[in-house]
Amino acid sequence: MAIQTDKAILANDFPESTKKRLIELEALLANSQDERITSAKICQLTGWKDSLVRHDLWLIKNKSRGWKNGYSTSELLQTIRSTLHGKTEDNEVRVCIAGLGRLGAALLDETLLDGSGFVIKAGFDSNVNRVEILRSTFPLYPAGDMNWVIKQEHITKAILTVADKDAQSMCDRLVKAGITGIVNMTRAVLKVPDGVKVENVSVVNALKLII
Amino acid sequence: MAIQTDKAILANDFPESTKKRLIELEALLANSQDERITSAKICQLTGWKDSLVRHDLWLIKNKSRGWKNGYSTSELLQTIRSTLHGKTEDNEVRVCIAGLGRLGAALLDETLLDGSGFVIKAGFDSNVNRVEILRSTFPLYPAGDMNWVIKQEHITKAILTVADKDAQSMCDRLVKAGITGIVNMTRAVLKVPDGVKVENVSVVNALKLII
DNA sequence: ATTTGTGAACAGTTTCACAGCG
DNA sequence: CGCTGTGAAACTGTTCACAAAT
Repeated sequence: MAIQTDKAILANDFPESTKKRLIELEALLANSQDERITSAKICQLTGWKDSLVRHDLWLIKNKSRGWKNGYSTSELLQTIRSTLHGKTEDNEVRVCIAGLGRLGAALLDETLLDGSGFVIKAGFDSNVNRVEILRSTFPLYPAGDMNWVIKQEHITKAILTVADKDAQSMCDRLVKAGITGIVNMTRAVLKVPDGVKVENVSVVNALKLII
Repeated sequence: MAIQTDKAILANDFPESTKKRLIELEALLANSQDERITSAKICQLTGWKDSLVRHDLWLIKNKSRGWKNGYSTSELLQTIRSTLHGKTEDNEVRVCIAGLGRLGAALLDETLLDGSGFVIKAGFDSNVNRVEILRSTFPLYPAGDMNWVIKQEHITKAILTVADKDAQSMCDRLVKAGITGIVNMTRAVLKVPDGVKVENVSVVNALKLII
Protein backbone atom coordinates (compact mmCIF):
# COMPACT_ATOMS: atom_id res chain seq x y z
CA MET A 1 0.00 0.00 0.00
CA ALA A 2 2.90 2.29 -0.80
CA ILE A 3 4.06 5.18 1.37
CA GLN A 4 1.58 5.93 4.17
CA THR A 5 1.13 9.65 3.84
CA ASP A 6 -2.53 9.04 4.66
CA LYS A 7 -3.87 11.72 7.00
CA ALA A 8 -5.80 9.26 9.18
CA ILE A 9 -2.69 7.16 9.73
CA LEU A 10 -0.22 9.91 10.46
CA ALA A 11 -2.44 12.11 12.55
CA ASN A 12 -2.56 11.11 16.19
CA ASP A 13 -5.34 13.54 16.88
CA PHE A 14 -8.91 12.41 16.49
CA PRO A 15 -12.34 14.08 16.47
CA GLU A 16 -13.42 16.22 19.41
CA SER A 17 -16.48 14.02 19.83
CA THR A 18 -14.27 10.96 20.19
CA LYS A 19 -12.06 12.79 22.67
CA LYS A 20 -15.11 13.73 24.73
CA ARG A 21 -16.27 10.13 24.88
CA LEU A 22 -12.79 8.85 25.74
CA ILE A 23 -12.66 11.23 28.71
CA GLU A 24 -16.01 9.93 29.91
CA LEU A 25 -14.93 6.35 29.28
CA GLU A 26 -11.78 6.97 31.29
CA ALA A 27 -13.89 7.93 34.31
CA LEU A 28 -16.17 4.96 33.78
CA LEU A 29 -13.33 2.43 33.54
CA ALA A 30 -11.54 3.96 36.52
CA ASN A 31 -14.60 3.19 38.65
CA SER A 32 -15.19 -0.27 37.20
CA GLN A 33 -14.65 -3.34 39.37
CA ASP A 34 -14.69 -5.81 36.50
CA GLU A 35 -11.43 -7.11 35.06
CA ARG A 36 -12.75 -7.27 31.52
CA ILE A 37 -15.32 -5.25 29.59
CA THR A 38 -16.98 -5.65 26.17
CA SER A 39 -18.12 -2.92 23.80
CA ALA A 40 -21.67 -4.17 24.38
CA LYS A 41 -21.27 -3.66 28.11
CA ILE A 42 -19.95 -0.12 27.62
CA CYS A 43 -22.90 0.54 25.36
CA GLN A 44 -25.24 -0.74 28.06
CA LEU A 45 -23.70 1.57 30.69
CA THR A 46 -23.59 4.69 28.53
CA GLY A 47 -26.25 4.45 25.86
CA TRP A 48 -23.67 4.82 23.08
CA LYS A 49 -23.71 2.53 20.03
CA ASP A 50 -21.33 -0.40 20.35
CA SER A 51 -20.06 0.24 16.83
CA LEU A 52 -19.19 3.78 17.87
CA VAL A 53 -17.25 2.54 20.88
CA ARG A 54 -15.29 0.11 18.70
CA HIS A 55 -14.67 2.83 16.13
CA ASP A 56 -13.36 5.19 18.81
CA LEU A 57 -11.00 2.52 20.11
CA TRP A 58 -9.92 1.78 16.57
CA LEU A 59 -9.01 5.43 16.08
CA ILE A 60 -6.71 5.42 19.10
CA LYS A 61 -5.16 2.15 17.91
CA ASN A 62 -6.08 0.28 21.03
CA LYS A 63 -3.90 -2.82 21.43
CA SER A 64 -5.83 -4.40 24.28
CA ARG A 65 -7.63 -6.60 21.82
CA GLY A 66 -9.04 -9.42 23.85
CA TRP A 67 -11.13 -11.08 21.18
CA LYS A 68 -14.02 -13.19 22.26
CA ASN A 69 -14.41 -11.73 25.76
CA GLY A 70 -13.84 -8.01 25.45
CA TYR A 71 -11.03 -5.72 26.55
CA SER A 72 -8.87 -5.83 29.64
CA THR A 73 -10.26 -2.99 31.73
CA SER A 74 -6.90 -1.90 33.09
CA GLU A 75 -5.05 -2.14 29.77
CA LEU A 76 -7.79 -0.22 27.98
CA LEU A 77 -7.76 2.43 30.69
CA GLN A 78 -3.99 2.68 30.30
CA THR A 79 -4.25 3.11 26.53
CA ILE A 80 -6.90 5.79 26.85
CA ARG A 81 -4.91 7.66 29.48
CA SER A 82 -1.66 7.68 27.54
CA THR A 83 -3.52 8.69 24.39
CA LEU A 84 -5.29 11.55 26.11
CA HIS A 85 -2.60 12.88 28.39
CA GLY A 86 0.55 11.54 26.78
CA LYS A 87 3.32 10.22 28.98
CA THR A 88 3.34 13.34 31.12
CA GLU A 89 1.04 11.87 33.76
CA ASP A 90 3.63 12.58 36.47
CA ASN A 91 3.46 16.38 36.66
CA GLU A 92 0.00 17.77 37.21
CA VAL A 93 -1.63 20.53 35.19
CA ARG A 94 -1.78 23.79 37.13
CA VAL A 95 -5.05 25.65 37.20
CA CYS A 96 -6.46 28.91 38.59
CA ILE A 97 -9.94 30.17 39.35
CA ALA A 98 -10.91 33.61 38.05
CA GLY A 99 -13.88 35.03 39.95
CA LEU A 100 -14.62 34.12 43.55
CA GLY A 101 -18.37 34.65 43.77
CA ARG A 102 -20.70 31.88 44.94
CA LEU A 103 -19.75 29.54 42.13
CA GLY A 104 -16.03 30.20 42.20
CA ALA A 105 -15.95 29.96 45.98
CA ALA A 106 -17.57 26.54 45.73
CA LEU A 107 -14.43 25.30 44.01
CA LEU A 108 -12.14 26.47 46.82
CA ASP A 109 -10.69 23.67 48.86
CA GLU A 110 -12.52 21.39 46.48
CA THR A 111 -11.87 17.66 46.57
CA LEU A 112 -13.60 17.44 43.19
CA LEU A 113 -10.28 17.77 41.40
CA ASP A 114 -8.53 15.13 43.54
CA GLY A 115 -6.87 12.44 41.45
CA SER A 116 -7.91 14.15 38.25
CA GLY A 117 -4.44 15.32 37.27
CA PHE A 118 -5.21 18.97 38.03
CA VAL A 119 -4.18 21.18 40.94
CA ILE A 120 -5.62 24.59 41.69
CA LYS A 121 -2.74 26.93 42.43
CA ALA A 122 -4.46 30.29 42.75
CA GLY A 123 -7.76 32.16 42.89
CA PHE A 124 -8.37 35.70 41.62
CA ASP A 125 -11.04 38.32 42.20
CA SER A 126 -11.23 42.04 41.47
CA ASN A 127 -12.90 42.46 44.86
CA VAL A 128 -9.99 42.69 47.32
CA ASN A 129 -12.34 42.16 50.23
CA ARG A 130 -13.39 38.74 49.00
CA VAL A 131 -9.80 37.72 48.54
CA GLU A 132 -9.07 38.55 52.16
CA ILE A 133 -12.15 36.99 53.71
CA LEU A 134 -12.34 33.63 51.92
CA ARG A 135 -10.42 30.62 53.22
CA SER A 136 -8.89 28.09 50.87
CA THR A 137 -6.08 25.56 50.54
CA PHE A 138 -4.40 27.67 47.85
CA PRO A 139 -3.60 31.40 47.89
CA LEU A 140 -6.06 34.04 46.70
CA TYR A 141 -4.97 37.24 44.98
CA PRO A 142 -6.52 40.47 43.74
CA ALA A 143 -6.99 40.39 39.96
CA GLY A 144 -4.14 42.87 39.53
CA ASP A 145 -1.63 40.22 40.59
CA MET A 146 -2.81 37.83 37.91
CA ASN A 147 -0.01 38.47 35.50
CA TRP A 148 2.93 37.64 37.74
CA VAL A 149 1.22 34.88 39.73
CA ILE A 150 0.25 32.92 36.61
CA LYS A 151 3.78 33.18 35.25
CA GLN A 152 5.52 32.44 38.55
CA GLU A 153 3.30 29.48 39.41
CA HIS A 154 3.38 28.11 35.85
CA ILE A 155 -0.39 28.08 35.68
CA THR A 156 -1.66 27.18 32.20
CA LYS A 157 -5.42 26.71 32.55
CA ALA A 158 -8.23 28.72 34.13
CA ILE A 159 -11.77 28.20 35.37
CA LEU A 160 -13.78 31.34 34.61
CA THR A 161 -16.53 32.09 37.15
CA VAL A 162 -16.92 35.86 36.95
CA ALA A 163 -20.17 37.68 36.11
CA ASP A 164 -21.25 37.35 32.47
CA LYS A 165 -20.55 40.99 31.69
CA ASP A 166 -16.93 40.71 32.90
CA ALA A 167 -16.25 37.41 31.14
CA GLN A 168 -14.60 38.67 27.94
CA SER A 169 -12.37 41.25 29.63
CA MET A 170 -11.24 38.76 32.28
CA CYS A 171 -10.67 36.20 29.54
CA ASP A 172 -8.47 38.68 27.67
CA ARG A 173 -6.39 39.28 30.80
CA LEU A 174 -5.98 35.55 31.41
CA VAL A 175 -4.84 34.96 27.84
CA LYS A 176 -2.41 37.86 28.05
CA ALA A 177 -0.95 36.32 31.21
CA GLY A 178 -0.27 33.10 29.31
CA ILE A 179 -3.34 30.92 29.92
CA THR A 180 -3.90 28.43 27.07
CA GLY A 181 -7.21 26.86 28.10
CA ILE A 182 -10.35 28.16 29.79
CA VAL A 183 -13.31 26.34 31.32
CA ASN A 184 -16.04 28.94 30.86
CA MET A 185 -18.82 28.72 33.46
CA THR A 186 -20.41 31.99 32.31
CA ARG A 187 -23.08 32.43 29.63
CA ALA A 188 -20.81 34.66 27.56
CA VAL A 189 -19.33 33.47 24.28
CA LEU A 190 -15.58 33.95 24.60
CA LYS A 191 -13.48 35.16 21.70
CA VAL A 192 -9.94 33.85 22.06
CA PRO A 193 -6.89 33.81 19.77
CA ASP A 194 -5.82 30.64 17.96
CA GLY A 195 -4.10 28.23 20.27
CA VAL A 196 -6.32 28.98 23.25
CA LYS A 197 -9.04 26.42 23.95
CA VAL A 198 -12.42 27.15 25.54
CA GLU A 199 -14.91 24.69 26.93
CA ASN A 200 -18.36 26.03 27.85
CA VAL A 201 -20.08 24.62 30.92
CA SER A 202 -22.71 27.21 31.78
CA VAL A 203 -25.51 25.75 33.89
CA VAL A 204 -28.10 28.14 32.44
CA ASN A 205 -27.15 27.38 28.84
CA ALA A 206 -27.25 23.67 29.66
CA LEU A 207 -30.73 24.06 31.15
CA LYS A 208 -31.89 25.77 27.98
CA LEU A 209 -30.61 22.83 25.95
CA ILE A 210 -32.65 20.27 27.88
CA ILE A 211 -36.00 22.05 27.65
CA MET B 1 -42.01 23.71 -6.56
CA ALA B 2 -45.11 21.65 -5.86
CA ILE B 3 -46.32 20.59 -2.44
CA GLN B 4 -43.78 21.42 0.30
CA THR B 5 -43.42 18.10 2.09
CA ASP B 6 -39.75 18.90 2.37
CA LYS B 7 -38.38 17.87 5.78
CA ALA B 8 -36.31 21.03 6.23
CA ILE B 9 -39.33 23.21 5.58
CA LEU B 10 -41.85 21.42 7.74
CA ALA B 11 -39.61 20.60 10.66
CA ASN B 12 -39.34 23.39 13.17
CA ASP B 13 -36.55 21.60 14.96
CA PHE B 14 -33.03 22.21 13.82
CA PRO B 15 -29.57 20.73 14.57
CA GLU B 16 -28.32 20.59 18.16
CA SER B 17 -25.26 22.57 17.13
CA THR B 18 -27.47 25.36 15.82
CA LYS B 19 -29.57 25.29 18.97
CA LYS B 20 -26.42 25.62 21.10
CA ARG B 21 -25.28 28.66 19.15
CA LEU B 22 -28.72 30.26 19.28
CA ILE B 23 -28.73 29.97 23.07
CA GLU B 24 -25.34 31.67 23.21
CA LEU B 25 -26.45 34.27 20.70
CA GLU B 26 -29.52 34.97 22.82
CA ALA B 27 -27.30 35.85 25.78
CA LEU B 28 -25.04 37.96 23.57
CA LEU B 29 -27.90 39.97 22.06
CA ALA B 30 -29.57 40.41 25.44
CA ASN B 31 -26.43 42.20 26.64
CA SER B 32 -25.89 44.22 23.48
CA GLN B 33 -26.36 47.98 23.55
CA ASP B 34 -26.43 48.41 19.78
CA GLU B 35 -29.73 48.73 17.98
CA ARG B 36 -28.58 46.83 14.91
CA ILE B 37 -26.07 44.03 14.37
CA THR B 38 -24.55 42.40 11.27
CA SER B 39 -23.50 38.77 10.81
CA ALA B 40 -19.95 40.06 10.46
CA LYS B 41 -20.19 41.76 13.84
CA ILE B 42 -21.53 38.59 15.48
CA CYS B 43 -18.66 36.72 13.90
CA GLN B 44 -16.23 39.25 15.31
CA LEU B 45 -17.65 38.87 18.83
CA THR B 46 -17.84 35.09 18.82
CA GLY B 47 -15.30 33.73 16.39
CA TRP B 48 -17.99 31.91 14.38
CA LYS B 49 -18.06 32.10 10.57
CA ASP B 50 -20.48 34.71 9.26
CA SER B 51 -21.89 32.23 6.75
CA LEU B 52 -22.68 29.91 9.65
CA VAL B 53 -24.50 32.67 11.52
CA ARG B 54 -26.57 33.50 8.43
CA HIS B 55 -27.29 29.81 7.88
CA ASP B 56 -28.48 29.39 11.49
CA LEU B 57 -30.79 32.38 11.14
CA TRP B 58 -32.05 31.02 7.85
CA LEU B 59 -32.95 27.74 9.56
CA ILE B 60 -35.11 29.52 12.12
CA LYS B 61 -36.73 31.57 9.36
CA ASN B 62 -35.67 34.87 10.84
CA LYS B 63 -37.89 37.67 9.54
CA SER B 64 -35.84 40.55 10.94
CA ARG B 65 -34.17 40.92 7.58
CA GLY B 66 -32.71 44.35 7.63
CA TRP B 67 -30.73 44.17 4.43
CA LYS B 68 -27.79 46.45 3.92
CA ASN B 69 -27.14 47.19 7.59
CA GLY B 70 -27.72 43.96 9.47
CA TYR B 71 -30.47 42.80 11.79
CA SER B 72 -32.52 44.68 14.34
CA THR B 73 -31.04 43.47 17.62
CA SER B 74 -34.34 43.41 19.48
CA GLU B 75 -36.33 41.76 16.69
CA LEU B 76 -33.67 39.13 16.18
CA LEU B 77 -33.57 38.45 19.92
CA GLN B 78 -37.36 38.13 19.89
CA THR B 79 -37.27 35.63 17.02
CA ILE B 80 -34.59 33.54 18.69
CA ARG B 81 -36.46 33.52 21.99
CA SER B 82 -39.78 32.48 20.52
CA THR B 83 -38.05 29.84 18.40
CA LEU B 84 -36.20 28.40 21.37
CA HIS B 85 -38.78 28.63 24.09
CA GLY B 86 -42.02 28.89 22.13
CA LYS B 87 -44.71 31.28 23.26
CA THR B 88 -44.65 29.88 26.79
CA GLU B 89 -42.28 32.55 28.07
CA ASP B 90 -44.80 33.52 30.77
CA ASN B 91 -44.62 30.46 33.00
CA GLU B 92 -41.14 29.58 34.10
CA VAL B 93 -39.52 26.15 33.96
CA ARG B 94 -39.31 24.59 37.42
CA VAL B 95 -36.00 23.07 38.46
CA CYS B 96 -34.55 21.18 41.42
CA ILE B 97 -31.03 20.57 42.69
CA ALA B 98 -30.07 17.00 43.58
CA GLY B 99 -27.05 16.91 45.89
CA LEU B 100 -26.25 19.73 48.27
CA GLY B 101 -22.49 19.40 48.68
CA ARG B 102 -20.16 22.31 47.99
CA LEU B 103 -21.17 22.64 44.37
CA GLY B 104 -24.90 22.15 44.87
CA ALA B 105 -24.90 24.52 47.85
CA ALA B 106 -23.31 27.18 45.63
CA LEU B 107 -26.51 27.21 43.58
CA LEU B 108 -28.71 27.88 46.63
CA ASP B 109 -30.16 31.34 46.69
CA GLU B 110 -28.40 31.84 43.40
CA THR B 111 -29.06 34.93 41.36
CA LEU B 112 -27.40 33.16 38.44
CA LEU B 113 -30.76 31.88 37.24
CA ASP B 114 -32.47 35.27 37.51
CA GLY B 115 -34.20 36.29 34.32
CA SER B 116 -33.21 33.04 32.65
CA GLY B 117 -36.69 31.55 32.59
CA PHE B 118 -35.87 29.00 35.29
CA VAL B 119 -36.82 28.87 38.97
CA ILE B 120 -35.34 26.50 41.50
CA LYS B 121 -38.19 25.04 43.50
CA ALA B 122 -36.43 22.44 45.67
CA GLY B 123 -33.12 21.00 46.80
CA PHE B 124 -32.52 17.37 47.77
CA ASP B 125 -29.80 15.55 49.69
CA SER B 126 -29.59 12.09 51.24
CA ASN B 127 -27.86 13.70 54.21
CA VAL B 128 -30.72 14.93 56.42
CA ASN B 129 -28.30 17.03 58.42
CA ARG B 130 -27.30 19.12 55.44
CA VAL B 131 -30.92 19.72 54.54
CA GLU B 132 -31.57 21.12 58.00
CA ILE B 133 -28.46 23.27 58.31
CA LEU B 134 -28.33 24.99 54.89
CA ARG B 135 -30.25 28.19 54.25
CA SER B 136 -31.86 28.91 50.92
CA THR B 137 -34.69 30.81 49.26
CA PHE B 138 -36.42 27.55 48.32
CA PRO B 139 -37.18 24.53 50.53
CA LEU B 140 -34.71 21.67 51.02
CA TYR B 141 -35.83 18.07 51.49
CA PRO B 142 -34.28 14.71 52.30
CA ALA B 143 -33.90 12.60 49.16
CA GLY B 144 -36.73 10.33 50.31
CA ASP B 145 -39.24 13.12 49.70
CA MET B 146 -38.14 13.54 46.09
CA ASN B 147 -41.00 11.65 44.55
CA TRP B 148 -43.89 13.62 45.98
CA VAL B 149 -42.15 17.01 45.99
CA ILE B 150 -41.27 16.82 42.29
CA LYS B 151 -44.83 15.84 41.40
CA GLN B 152 -46.50 18.36 43.70
CA GLU B 153 -44.28 21.28 42.66
CA HIS B 154 -44.46 20.35 38.97
CA ILE B 155 -40.68 20.24 38.72
CA THR B 156 -39.50 18.96 35.33
CA LYS B 157 -35.74 19.54 35.24
CA ALA B 158 -32.88 18.76 37.63
CA ILE B 159 -29.32 19.87 38.25
CA LEU B 160 -27.29 16.86 39.40
CA THR B 161 -24.49 17.69 41.83
CA VAL B 162 -24.08 14.48 43.83
CA ALA B 163 -20.83 12.48 44.11
CA ASP B 164 -19.83 10.66 40.91
CA LYS B 165 -20.52 7.25 42.38
CA ASP B 166 -24.10 8.17 43.31
CA ALA B 167 -24.87 9.87 40.00
CA GLN B 168 -26.58 7.02 38.14
CA SER B 169 -28.76 5.89 41.06
CA MET B 170 -29.84 9.47 41.83
CA CYS B 171 -30.50 9.99 38.12
CA ASP B 172 -32.73 6.90 38.08
CA ARG B 173 -34.74 8.22 41.03
CA LEU B 174 -35.16 11.62 39.38
CA VAL B 175 -36.38 10.06 36.16
CA LYS B 176 -38.77 7.81 38.06
CA ALA B 177 -40.18 10.91 39.78
CA GLY B 178 -40.92 12.46 36.39
CA ILE B 179 -37.86 14.57 35.57
CA THR B 180 -37.39 14.97 31.80
CA GLY B 181 -34.08 16.82 31.67
CA ILE B 182 -30.87 16.71 33.70
CA VAL B 183 -27.88 19.04 33.83
CA ASN B 184 -25.14 16.64 34.88
CA MET B 185 -22.32 18.28 36.82
CA THR B 186 -20.72 14.93 37.72
CA ARG B 187 -18.13 13.02 35.71
CA ALA B 188 -20.41 10.02 35.37
CA VAL B 189 -21.99 9.12 32.03
CA LEU B 190 -25.73 8.94 32.68
CA LYS B 191 -27.89 6.29 31.06
CA VAL B 192 -31.43 7.60 30.67
CA PRO B 193 -34.54 6.34 28.85
CA ASP B 194 -35.68 7.92 25.58
CA GLY B 195 -37.37 11.24 26.11
CA VAL B 196 -35.07 12.32 28.93
CA LYS B 197 -32.36 14.79 27.96
CA VAL B 198 -28.93 15.09 29.57
CA GLU B 199 -26.42 17.88 29.24
CA ASN B 200 -22.94 17.28 30.67
CA VAL B 201 -21.15 20.18 32.34
CA SER B 202 -18.47 18.52 34.46
CA VAL B 203 -15.63 20.90 35.28
CA VAL B 204 -13.07 18.10 35.41
CA ASN B 205 -14.11 16.67 32.04
CA ALA B 206 -14.04 20.17 30.59
CA LEU B 207 -10.51 20.69 31.94
CA LYS B 208 -9.41 17.45 30.29
CA LEU B 209 -10.78 18.70 26.98
CA ILE B 210 -8.72 21.90 27.03
CA ILE B 211 -5.35 20.28 27.78
C1' DA C 1 -19.98 -18.81 18.61
C1' DT C 2 -18.86 -14.49 20.10
C1' DT C 3 -16.77 -10.22 20.01
C1' DT C 4 -13.50 -7.02 17.87
C1' DG C 5 -11.49 -4.49 13.50
C1' DT C 6 -12.22 -2.09 9.38
C1' DG C 7 -13.54 0.78 5.70
C1' DA C 8 -17.48 1.96 3.04
C1' DA C 9 -22.05 3.97 3.24
C1' DC C 10 -24.82 7.22 5.44
C1' DA C 11 -26.17 11.29 8.16
C1' DG C 12 -25.26 15.65 10.06
C1' DT C 13 -22.78 20.13 9.93
C1' DT C 14 -20.19 23.78 7.92
C1' DT C 15 -18.52 26.34 4.19
C1' DC C 16 -18.87 28.24 -0.28
C1' DA C 17 -20.57 30.82 -4.15
C1' DC C 18 -23.48 33.65 -5.79
C1' DA C 19 -28.38 35.40 -6.29
C1' DG C 20 -31.39 38.95 -4.27
C1' DC C 21 -32.66 42.94 -1.85
C1' DG C 22 -32.29 47.87 -0.40
C1' DC D 1 -22.10 48.58 -3.41
C1' DG D 2 -22.89 46.10 1.23
C1' DC D 3 -25.00 42.68 3.42
C1' DT D 4 -28.35 38.88 3.75
C1' DG D 5 -30.72 34.42 1.73
C1' DT D 6 -30.25 30.13 -0.28
C1' DG D 7 -29.05 25.60 -1.83
C1' DA D 8 -25.21 23.01 -3.40
C1' DA D 9 -20.69 21.26 -2.28
C1' DA D 10 -17.28 19.91 1.02
C1' DC D 11 -16.37 18.19 5.21
C1' DT D 12 -16.90 15.70 9.72
C1' DG D 13 -18.82 12.28 12.47
C1' DT D 14 -21.77 7.94 12.98
C1' DT D 15 -23.62 3.62 11.64
C1' DC D 16 -23.52 -0.51 9.08
C1' DA D 17 -22.04 -4.90 7.29
C1' DC D 18 -19.03 -8.13 7.28
C1' DA D 19 -14.08 -9.88 7.69
C1' DA D 20 -10.82 -11.50 11.24
C1' DA D 21 -9.53 -13.62 15.46
C1' DT D 22 -9.79 -17.13 18.98
